[in-house]
Amino acid sequence: MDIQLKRGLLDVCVLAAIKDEDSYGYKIIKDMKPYIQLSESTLYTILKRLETAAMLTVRTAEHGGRLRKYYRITPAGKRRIEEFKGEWQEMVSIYRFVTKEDTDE
Amino acid sequence: MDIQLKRGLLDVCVLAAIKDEDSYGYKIIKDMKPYIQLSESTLYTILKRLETAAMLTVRTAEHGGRLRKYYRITPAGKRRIEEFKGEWQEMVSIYRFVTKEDTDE
DNA sequence: TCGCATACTTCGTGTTACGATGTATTACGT
DNA sequence: ACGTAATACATCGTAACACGAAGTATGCGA
Repeated sequence: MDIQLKRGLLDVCVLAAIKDEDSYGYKIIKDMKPYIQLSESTLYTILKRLETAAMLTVRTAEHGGRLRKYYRITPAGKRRIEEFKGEWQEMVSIYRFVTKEDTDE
Repeated sequence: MDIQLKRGLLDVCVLAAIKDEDSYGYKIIKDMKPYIQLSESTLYTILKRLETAAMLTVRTAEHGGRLRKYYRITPAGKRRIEEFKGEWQEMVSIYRFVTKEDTDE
């Protein structure tokens, strides 16, 4: 999939990946993989950005003798997902503009 | 609309704006305005990029004593639009991932 | 013990959308 | 005649961003 097309989707996808239960980096990548692929460096950049924007909170916990960072969505993060639903409608209208046939043909 | 979300749409929108008949910068901006807004500097960057990618050709013509650059879509440009339709299906599946409700709620 | 999966981090780079600014001509109102 | 807006295209610098590459470290199975 085209990188540019992915850009607007990535942040909101990561939020969606943690919206039902807390998750951590590696798991987020695996959960998203069937829908959208991203590298580790990209994910951690996004997580940092979303944390700065207060759309998620981070908690470090031990798991199997190893440290994991668990991410939890905040109300602001959930609002972002709702906002995206509205933007999606705009996208749909753009899609129709792009694909609409000329009346002559 | 979120800038990131626009990114993947812009190129293909410009192609859509010229796909039925040749057009020029100012007109393209006005035609796209109801769906997606972009500045002149952005448009001319995109037009240059699409020309380099051989998705459109340019022709300079006089109009009302003033020079205008008319842009015409190429077969490669039309293929790009078709390709976008496929990518859109991926977008739809991502949208569903983002908005799907937890089965418990 | 060797390699693989897990898990997170940092750095440099190329693409890109945009605002600011500039140039020039036409059209229109007063 | 004169000023202002609209038309039309161009360039420059900047900041956001996704990514590959590389690094660090641990647990686990063959």
